[in-house]
Amino acid sequence: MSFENTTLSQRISEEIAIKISEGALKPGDRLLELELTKEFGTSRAPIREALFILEKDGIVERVPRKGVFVKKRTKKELLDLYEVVYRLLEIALTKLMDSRTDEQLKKIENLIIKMEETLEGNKVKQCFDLLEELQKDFFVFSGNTVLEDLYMRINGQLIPFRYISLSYPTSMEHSIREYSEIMAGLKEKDLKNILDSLKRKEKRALAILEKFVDSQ
Amino acid sequence: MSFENTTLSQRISEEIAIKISEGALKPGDRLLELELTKEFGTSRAPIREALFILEKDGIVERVPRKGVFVKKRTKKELLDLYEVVYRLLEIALTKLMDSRTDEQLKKIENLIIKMEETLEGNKVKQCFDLLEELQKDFFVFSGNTVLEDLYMRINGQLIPFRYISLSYPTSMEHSIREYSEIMAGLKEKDLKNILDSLKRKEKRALAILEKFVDSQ
DNA sequence: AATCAATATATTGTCGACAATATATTTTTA
DNA sequence: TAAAAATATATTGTCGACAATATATTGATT
Repeated sequence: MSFENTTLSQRISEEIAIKISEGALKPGDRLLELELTKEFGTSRAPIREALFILEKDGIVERVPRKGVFVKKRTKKELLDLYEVVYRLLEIALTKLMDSRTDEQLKKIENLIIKMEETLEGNKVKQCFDLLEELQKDFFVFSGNTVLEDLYMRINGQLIPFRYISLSYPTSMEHSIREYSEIMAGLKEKDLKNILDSLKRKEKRALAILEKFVDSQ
Repeated sequence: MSFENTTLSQRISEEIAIKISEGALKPGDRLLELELTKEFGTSRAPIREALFILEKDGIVERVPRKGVFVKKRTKKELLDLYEVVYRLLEIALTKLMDSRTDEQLKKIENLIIKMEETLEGNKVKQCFDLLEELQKDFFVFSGNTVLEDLYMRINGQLIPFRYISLSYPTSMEHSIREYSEIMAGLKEKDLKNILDSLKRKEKRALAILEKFVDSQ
């Protein structure tokens, strides 16, 4: 039971993360070590370490002597999470505008085109993944790895709530348009345009979140 | 060997973190599990978990099958770290300016006064701790717990480099002055003033960092 | 019947040992 | 002697078992 350069704990944590992102495990659900040992056919040691990794990623919450649970978020916390994501995006895009290379713009442009294609083909999940890649690229290209890590962390915490976005597929059209605008702004180094588009996107995201949470 | 509501792993991780912040363990140093078991008189299990906690806090880096090391940072990464801290401060202060209460201002004012006292008494370390408390309060008072967590995380990553700041005690005078300016800006809701003071503080911090890293 | 205490069960926390891997040392070979 | 191979040692990764704690169940008391 050992191959590649990853450790058992890492692989287990990734599998659990996927389950959570797919909604098989929902916020508040408990993660029982014994159950997981049976599921993965290992002892508890790597399971426990996998849970620590997931805790590091902010997906899961450990209550000492009580157990580990998929992290629950109040409405306020979700709003806070979104607010931070958009503030970080502002930072990344501001930096990116100054430093962007032609290759980077090309890569972003291609992603947008691909997104349009997947959306026409009704491949919502795929489109969403591209959208996440695009957003990640903003941070990768920003050139500040600490900022990138921070974004990955925050975005990781939204994994248990992916289905919110996925259940509003019409919003993706808007997202694509807004990203196109941002792309144009990057090209022309028009910061005001970039930030305005981003603000619109944020407002729409918050509106969806409101609608979703109220219907809970 | 069990009391309080904390777990062994947590307490061990805190003790190790203190050692790192005191410089007893320096960036790049390896953390050997066996050594730590002897030091803390436990088995390896809680040690390993303590190391996972420290990894979560970004203080320590785990290389699979190689070991765990106090996180090393390149000059670029330190600059990135500082940049992010200041961008986060901008966000927190912008929010705080709108929402601040009189009690909050009072608390901040008191901290500044205490800082001045400790500095006169040449209690550099104590002054630095107050400075950190003040900075943390900016985020606590911002009302966005996600932002607060993010700051704590980033600031935690600077723990192995605390001695940089501590070895430039004259800089604290400047810091206190700049915080006073920020305080005034918060009182009068003068965002431009706040951000300008912050920018000055950032420039000074970067200059010190440059000087420090070059002398390495 | 409801509340509390006592007991039983389930679950997490810790332990010591072995397995797998990486590092250091010695031996072999050219 | 230098490089490569073989061996030995050190270290991390995983395991199964026991200890401590939390939760659920049962029984006692009113």
